Amino acid sequence: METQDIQEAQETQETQDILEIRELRYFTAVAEELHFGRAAERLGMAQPPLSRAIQRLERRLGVCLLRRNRRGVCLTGAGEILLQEGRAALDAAAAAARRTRRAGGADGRGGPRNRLVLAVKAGASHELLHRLLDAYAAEPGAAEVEVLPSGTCEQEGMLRDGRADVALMHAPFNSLAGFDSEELTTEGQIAVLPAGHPLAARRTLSLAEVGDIPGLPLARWARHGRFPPGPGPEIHDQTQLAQLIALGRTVAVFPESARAWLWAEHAAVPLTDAPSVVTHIAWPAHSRSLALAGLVRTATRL
Amino acid sequence: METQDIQEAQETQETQDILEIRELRYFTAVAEELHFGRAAERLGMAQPPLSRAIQRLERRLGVCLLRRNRRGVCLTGAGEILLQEGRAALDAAAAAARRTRRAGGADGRGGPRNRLVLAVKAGASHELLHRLLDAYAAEPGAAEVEVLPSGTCEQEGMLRDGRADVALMHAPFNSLAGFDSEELTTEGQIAVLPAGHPLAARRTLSLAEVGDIPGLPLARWARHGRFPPGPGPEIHDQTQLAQLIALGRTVAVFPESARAWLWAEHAAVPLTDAPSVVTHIAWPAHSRSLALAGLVRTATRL
DNA sequence: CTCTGTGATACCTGGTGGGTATCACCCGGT
DNA sequence: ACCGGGTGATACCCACCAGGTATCACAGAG
Repeated sequence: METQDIQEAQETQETQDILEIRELRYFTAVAEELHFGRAAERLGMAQPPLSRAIQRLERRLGVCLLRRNRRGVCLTGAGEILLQEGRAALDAAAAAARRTRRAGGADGRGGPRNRLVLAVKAGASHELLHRLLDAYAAEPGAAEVEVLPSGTCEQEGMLRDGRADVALMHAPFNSLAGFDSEELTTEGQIAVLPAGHPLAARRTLSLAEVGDIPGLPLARWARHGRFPPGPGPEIHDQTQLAQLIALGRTVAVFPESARAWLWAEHAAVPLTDAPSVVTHIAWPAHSRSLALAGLVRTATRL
Repeated sequence: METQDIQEAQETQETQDILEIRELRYFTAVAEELHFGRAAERLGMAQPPLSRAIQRLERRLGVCLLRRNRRGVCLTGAGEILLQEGRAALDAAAAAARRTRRAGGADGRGGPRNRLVLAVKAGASHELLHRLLDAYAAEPGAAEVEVLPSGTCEQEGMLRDGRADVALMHAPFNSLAGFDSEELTTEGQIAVLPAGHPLAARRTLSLAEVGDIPGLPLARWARHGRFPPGPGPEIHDQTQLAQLIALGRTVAVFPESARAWLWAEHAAVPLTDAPSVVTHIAWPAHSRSLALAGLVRTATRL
């Protein structure tokens, strides 16, 4: 009877101290691996305490998160929700730690932080970035700006988990969901071909034409860690892609500003029907930093 | 020498398991109270362990968060950052717990959750809300929608900490920052006066005229828990305001849809220069729920 | 110069996070 | 049908740390 009361009290307790960050890390590890052993290994711990921690979490939430099958485990509906929401919470906590550390710097004094980390897709918007940094540096009281090159579409994660304070993003490739942003520039897209290819002489091309060139498959970029299916080569960095195009092995589609880094062996042909690429400056919606506001103001005035 | 190494190892450890939710709760309590004793009381614990916890947190982050003065404490720059980011992380964690519990329901099975909590400013957009609920209920496979009336401008917090899954918001009163949203309706604003007042006979009014009526000060609503300065009465709920207007003690400005709940003793006069009120449906940017998508689709089709 | 109120320190205790060893179970192979 | 490998769960133990109580150090007000 008494244990019953205790259990009920636990189940109905306020949704405050129910979820610890450590537990979220444990759960996401298990939910991603779908295997207690591997998850424990990834977490650098033994399997039994991990099992217990998950059990305790389920008991406290009063919800079944995992369905234990004979062969591994699978997520319940509630488990999928917790995985999704938990990742957001983990990002938020990591962001809090990182940004606090950065703000503290050497002494923890220093008022509002005077340093900004700007995430940019490596190699993209060179020209714009250059103008922005120059213009901002000329502002009175400008903060120091650290430019952090990021992988394809990784700026979102960097903004979410605090590795960056502000980012240049490219719609429609990046999702602006959950961030505040200002539009900066709009540009068309071009097909980048080997200079000697017959199509390189064309004044314009369509997406359909580029996607179906005999012997010249479209290059495949990783999006969120996954490569789209297709015959083309899997691209990891820009230099590799540039070389493969120059060698006549592939073709790729880029915003017009990519002309800046083309080689002599490359040819660029405007695309008529590719969606426009809109460059935004984006930042976490709750940001209140003066330095950030200054950078954004400078960017929109360029 | 060895302790030095240990300290450095702690300071440079990954920004992963550095921040626990419990510590964030402690810190925000202290940062809000600016007083260890009161904060400890609010947290339901003794003061010494709280002091130690904050010290440990500062040591782990390698950052000074609070400046201890003889009389109370004050925040450092890093402390302000942590307060701001920490609140976001606390909200995210609370949201994860709440939404998981809701998704779990009785058995934890049930696939994707089939229940939505919709936050609405109490009394606002009655007509729209009614049509939305009716239309959505008629959809095949519609989830159960729980309507959660919220205080003035409180929908944002409810969405952030998981008390609600989706909300009707009213720009420019609510900030849509950090959420995904779709625009639903736009409406002008009206001044609501006592029926007998001379100005009630006017066809239109301007904001300046309404703000400066002799003997009839503008009512003041709480925004984020604070009342704007001014001579008018402080308003807590709509009924109270309606009564004060009817009694000829105050005047207020509302979206046109407020006509729905006016009394016979009230008069409504359109405002010529008040900003339009745009009603949005908004939800957390990372939401992936099918039920939510259905509700949003229904709303935009109204 | 005390008295009051602040946060910090010392020290103790119980709960729990984590480890090792082992179990219970289901499956697949022979 | 039986056994072996691999799954997650259980039993048990230890160490650590979160939290409590008692007390200190210190500054300001009277």
